[in-house]
Amino acid sequence: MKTIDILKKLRSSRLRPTKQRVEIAKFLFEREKTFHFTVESLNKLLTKKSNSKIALATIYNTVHAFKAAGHLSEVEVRGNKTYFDTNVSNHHHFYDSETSELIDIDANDIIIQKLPKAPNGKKIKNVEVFINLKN
Amino acid sequence: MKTIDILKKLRSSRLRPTKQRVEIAKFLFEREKTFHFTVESLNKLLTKKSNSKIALATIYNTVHAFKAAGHLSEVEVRGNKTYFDTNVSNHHHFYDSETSELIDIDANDIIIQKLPKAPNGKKIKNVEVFINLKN
DNA sequence: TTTCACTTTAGAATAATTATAAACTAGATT
DNA sequence: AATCTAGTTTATAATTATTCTAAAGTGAAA
Repeated sequence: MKTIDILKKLRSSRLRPTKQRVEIAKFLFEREKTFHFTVESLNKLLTKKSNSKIALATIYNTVHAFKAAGHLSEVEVRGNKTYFDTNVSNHHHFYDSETSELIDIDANDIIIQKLPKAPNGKKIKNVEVFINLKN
Repeated sequence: MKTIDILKKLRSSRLRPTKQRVEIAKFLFEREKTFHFTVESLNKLLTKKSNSKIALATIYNTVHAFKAAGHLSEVEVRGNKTYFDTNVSNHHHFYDSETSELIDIDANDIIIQKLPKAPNGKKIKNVEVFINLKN
């Protein structure tokens, strides 16, 4: 994703393209593959990459703002880790607890034949399939 | 589940049936339906029920010991809540974020027709389906 | 360029969980 | 039954993840 598109992405979601947001957005979205990270890991990677330190609170704010705008999705796994995913399309996940690694699964690679009805008065918002791995 | 069975359950998993463990186990397992709870909610319920206060750390220890012994399973949902489930059979969940309520889905009520292959060198440990609800 | 609502920031506050170390106890040993 | 000991509980401290606060900074509209 190009810098100009990053700026568009921010503006289109009413997020002022501040220095910090642009830096974080470039880091997250200027890549081919989808990227999974925690706030902690993102903070470390950003610190390593550039010499300008972004406050941890800003990283929290920004990641949540991106999530609210639909630019990131959130995935939770065993052990209280919260990952964010630059892939916001409908998809599923492998989780390798040995390496704490999340791997995307395309929505088309899982077909569910039978699904229960939602409880009375409720509707199904979405279905997440989580495949835990072992060696 | 009867008290004598609770004692058996504890002994069979090499957990000494201390006063606290028996009290917690009776509270959790002497019921018909499966029960979902967080450590916090369990603590409140136990405090309300009996007048003998069990230390919060003991509740953490005990719940994790029960989980390690296979008497409880753990379910994580959006928003960093960790629920425990007295139903340890293979099953799935509805999650109602309006009410923060978890509802069990029998394993037979979901049939998955197509599943991706596990990444190289890995095997599938288990598949969890999580159905998020809306109104 | 001035203005102001939105942002960032450092640090404090909060919440959930785990660690610590002393006191306690179930159950084996005597 | 009294003694012993590894396992357990407890209060409290420590840790970790996240959010709050309020002051300083800044994009962009006028």
